[in-house]
Amino acid sequence: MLKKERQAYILQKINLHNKILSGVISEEMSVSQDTIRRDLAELEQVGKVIKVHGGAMSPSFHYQTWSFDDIYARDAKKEIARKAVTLIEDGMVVVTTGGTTIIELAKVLPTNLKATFFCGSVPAICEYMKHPNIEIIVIGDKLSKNSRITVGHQAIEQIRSLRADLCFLGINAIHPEFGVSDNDWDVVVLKKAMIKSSQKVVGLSISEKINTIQPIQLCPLDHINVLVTERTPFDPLLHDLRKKGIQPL
Amino acid sequence: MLKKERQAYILQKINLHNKILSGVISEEMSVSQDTIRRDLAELEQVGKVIKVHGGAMSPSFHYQTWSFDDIYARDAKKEIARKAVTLIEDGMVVVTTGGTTIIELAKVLPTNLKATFFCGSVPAICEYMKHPNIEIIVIGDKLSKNSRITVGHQAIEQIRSLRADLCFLGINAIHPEFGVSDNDWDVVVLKKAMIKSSQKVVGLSISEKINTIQPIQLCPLDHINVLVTERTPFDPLLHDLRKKGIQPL
DNA sequence: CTATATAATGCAAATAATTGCAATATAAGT
DNA sequence: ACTTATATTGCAATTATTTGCATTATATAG
Repeated sequence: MLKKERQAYILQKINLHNKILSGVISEEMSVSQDTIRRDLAELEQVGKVIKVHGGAMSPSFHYQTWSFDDIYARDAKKEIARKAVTLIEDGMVVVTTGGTTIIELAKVLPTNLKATFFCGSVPAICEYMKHPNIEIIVIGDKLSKNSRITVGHQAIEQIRSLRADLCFLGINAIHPEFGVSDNDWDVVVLKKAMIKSSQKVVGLSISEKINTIQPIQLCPLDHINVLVTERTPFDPLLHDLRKKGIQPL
Repeated sequence: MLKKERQAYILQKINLHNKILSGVISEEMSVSQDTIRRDLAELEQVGKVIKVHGGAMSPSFHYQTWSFDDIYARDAKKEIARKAVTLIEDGMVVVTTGGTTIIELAKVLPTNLKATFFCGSVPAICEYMKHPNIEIIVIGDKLSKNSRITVGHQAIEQIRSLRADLCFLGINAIHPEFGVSDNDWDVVVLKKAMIKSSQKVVGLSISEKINTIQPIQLCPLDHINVLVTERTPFDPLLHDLRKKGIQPL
């Protein structure tokens, strides 16, 4: 077998699986690992692969995973925000959680929209502040450094004494069986209160989080009225959720 | 599993959920926590994550910066902040108003200072958030767009139920006869409550505001214990105020 | 303060990479 | 075809990396 053939084979494998192990390839082609390593060295010179301990990876994969300068899946979140914002009508009282998706929502609010927003997330509030016609009610309490959102009894009380038309819920994990789940107890308690205080609950979730589970259950699926993702409403990924009564947007 | 794969997985998790716990990840991938910690250390080196006790979080969460570019008399305010910060001791409960001087104060807080800050000013809270050891209690209520501070009955109630060691008061006008005055009714009510709830009241004011009057009286001079300006304590400008019992710093 | 959990450090075992060297294969020129 | 020069390959010894464990230090929570 010629060297070029071998290298072509290696490239094909890498394009297929994004990575290879020197050991596996050397066995598959019954040559020594040294040979494979030398091939990889050459291919790296030309920029076709990236060598790592134990094998090599696709440079595109490498690039992809290592160059988030920005918010993860920002485009998807922008798309979600664009769709979600259509649900807000003038004069509504809206309560929102925090999270990067909510921030994108805050950024695309129409400037002429007149509404009242209840929110305990500092970054979200900062965005809301930029809109001239929006009234902001800050939910006050201890500020959780992790989530940059206020949590605690006082916050819960404040939410309880509120009847919102709409609740925008940043969703961390949603699953057809286990419903909506999250990983921070304080935040879960807060979100529960928000759901209870709202007529209509809108979940915002990038599709990646669909069919995933987090340690703490927030609510069963039927508490969520509308789920906004970057996919179209009839995407097969949403099929199970739609069957369970979720209305995708 | 390759090291880079693991790190890519960690990054994805962090981008999805904003934080991870070393223990959880190490179980998910069945490697030791040491390995995860070392991965996190590497990722931190490259600035991809921020290590915290027990795991790591997304850096975009940590370094959200605010640019208040055109602050009037910033140098004077910086000097005031430097002096004022010496009054805070470990373990104190501090309540502060908003305003650019308070923001400068927030910026010069020693990183090792452990204290609790009550505050309703969004920009100030953003600054406080950058300090790892400070506990922040957000005073919640309607957000005044002008002053970017929460005002209203709920805020007053929250302040009333509080006993602070120290109150840092951004001062808009101070006069030997008319005392401290301001121009926003909501803010005045709020500051009054803060004064009442604090052992010691520290006014922060650039010298330019000394001997000026604003429409609404906030309090007589004797409610202010210490006045911090950019001048030295024995500056002639402060003479009248000192004679009235104010202690300049 | 005390108890518990987490972090940092040094060490040892396992695995992988590198290098020099010898054997073999390939190519080129006569 | 024969010889020589060059390239490729496998092997062994050396070196570097990675990983887990034990120990000690540090931080967090009650």
